[in-house]
Amino acid sequence: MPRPTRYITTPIYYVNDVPHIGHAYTTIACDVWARFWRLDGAEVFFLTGTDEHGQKVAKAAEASGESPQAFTDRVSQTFRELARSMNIANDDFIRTTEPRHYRACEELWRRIHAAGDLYLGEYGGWYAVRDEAFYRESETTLGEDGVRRGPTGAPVEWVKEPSWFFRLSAWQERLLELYERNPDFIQPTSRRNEVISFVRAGLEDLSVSRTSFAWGVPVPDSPGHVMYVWLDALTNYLTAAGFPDETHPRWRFWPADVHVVGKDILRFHAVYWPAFLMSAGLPPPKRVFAHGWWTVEGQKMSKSLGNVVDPREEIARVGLDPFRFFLLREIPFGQDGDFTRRGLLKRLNVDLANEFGNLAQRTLGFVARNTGGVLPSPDVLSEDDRALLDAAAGLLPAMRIEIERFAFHAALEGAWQVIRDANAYIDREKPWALRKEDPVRMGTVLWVLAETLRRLAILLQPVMPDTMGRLLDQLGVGTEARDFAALAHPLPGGRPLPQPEPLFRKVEETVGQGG
RNA sequence: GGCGGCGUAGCUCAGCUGGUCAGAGCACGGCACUCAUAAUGCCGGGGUCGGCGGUUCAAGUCCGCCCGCCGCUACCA
Repeated sequence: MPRPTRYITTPIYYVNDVPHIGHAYTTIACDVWARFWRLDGAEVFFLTGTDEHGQKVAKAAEASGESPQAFTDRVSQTFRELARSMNIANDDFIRTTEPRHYRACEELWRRIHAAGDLYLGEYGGWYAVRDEAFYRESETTLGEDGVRRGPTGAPVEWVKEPSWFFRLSAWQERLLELYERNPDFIQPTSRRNEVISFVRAGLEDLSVSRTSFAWGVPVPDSPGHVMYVWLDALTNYLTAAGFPDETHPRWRFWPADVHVVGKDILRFHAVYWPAFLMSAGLPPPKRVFAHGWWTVEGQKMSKSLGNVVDPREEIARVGLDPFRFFLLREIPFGQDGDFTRRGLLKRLNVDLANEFGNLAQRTLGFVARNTGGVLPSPDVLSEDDRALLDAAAGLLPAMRIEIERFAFHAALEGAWQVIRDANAYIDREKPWALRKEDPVRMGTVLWVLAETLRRLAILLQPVMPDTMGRLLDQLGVGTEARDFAALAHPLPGGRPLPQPEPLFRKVEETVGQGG
């Protein structure tokens, strides 16, 4: 049986942004999804990268006295390092300034052009010279003096430039059909409804080139034009799959299984992108999932409030795995959530250190001190034993469903149900009392606990790769026996186990701790 | 304004096609235990399921109205 292929993407991050918790969130979620299916035997292609074109980038480069290329080289590296610091197991890192991306954009353009969906026109907008920015008509006001002004009070004038347009208006019905035939194309459902109502309201053609700046992919056979934002940026997903080389080893991953995006860029992925692709005769992605935003301590995250959460600081404070766990456990992936230091510490201290870490410690510590460090073999299993083992065994099928729908919080809640079961089990079975009364029974209880820990550790590797690796080390599980297929083979008894060490270190809440 | 959604225990929320659906976690209180990172386990608390009015043998669960929130309503990634 051939291994199934799965392709997942993060958005490419705009190099003009400073890395914050939102980037971390998206990337970590994709990483967990990718790792999960890899462990389950799939061949996964996981892509992330940076978006490096546009006027803003050109200006930022100028402001820092660098060439655009040098500037983007530098900032792109920051995102690469962030991914590394979060233990992200991406298979590729795409940059929109790479030659392979230029080739892909040019070819996609040509195909859309050949399909008759591109035409040359004029793009106009209210431009404020003082602000160097375009405004929507709704953002401007016509003063009593007859002067139209932008939101900053700067006078605006109607400016036109030649531009290529994509005939988006022609795709309205076919997009609605796509949504109709693929109910899961846009998730969560609430977002799907928003997109559908947006499309139903009518689509305007889309300006897809600019002549006012040059930092972009040149439009083929149209001197002076560079491709504008989305046609350039979205195409990265195709580029990394080898497009337009359909003999490329990665081309079999297309269409992508899922593009994971923030809710702010959902429309571009769920409307423009499938239209571009269908126009070019390419299959659209199977799914677009829009996740929510984090507020911080109840407030919107913003530079002006100075409350932007730098993931690197949080990781330094609590450790990487607890940080990854918190982001996915705290709120359903499609919803907004509030990031609080208190909540983070609580998840670390209670869920991880007390409930899980301590379960491992009391089990393995007991083995170390009472059985000469050798994991006992099980004797006859009682009903109580079986109940716990069955609960742990039920986790894999349940988690497959939850992870596939990005319900990380539910997947983790399920695992914690088993952890709580195990804590109740050990209290009920009292191996410390069995030590003298019934050593054989004690051995069985310890084995059942160790086997439960093994299952938990294997299944939680995607969320906490390092820590679960350490737990598996402590259980004497070799690196070759850590994928989901290994769940079918119970832990052999009679093995010496290494000296156990605590999995998580608690961090005490300090009074008046700010950001 | 238009379209969509939400309002269930102090907090965060589950409750699909109407009849053990009045629940979970946290917080709080009591008890037990002491193998363990003073960790864990057990028990408990009664909230008019936003308001009013309908449909029905039966409504958080359907319909109407009202009140209060929120999201989307295109060229910034």
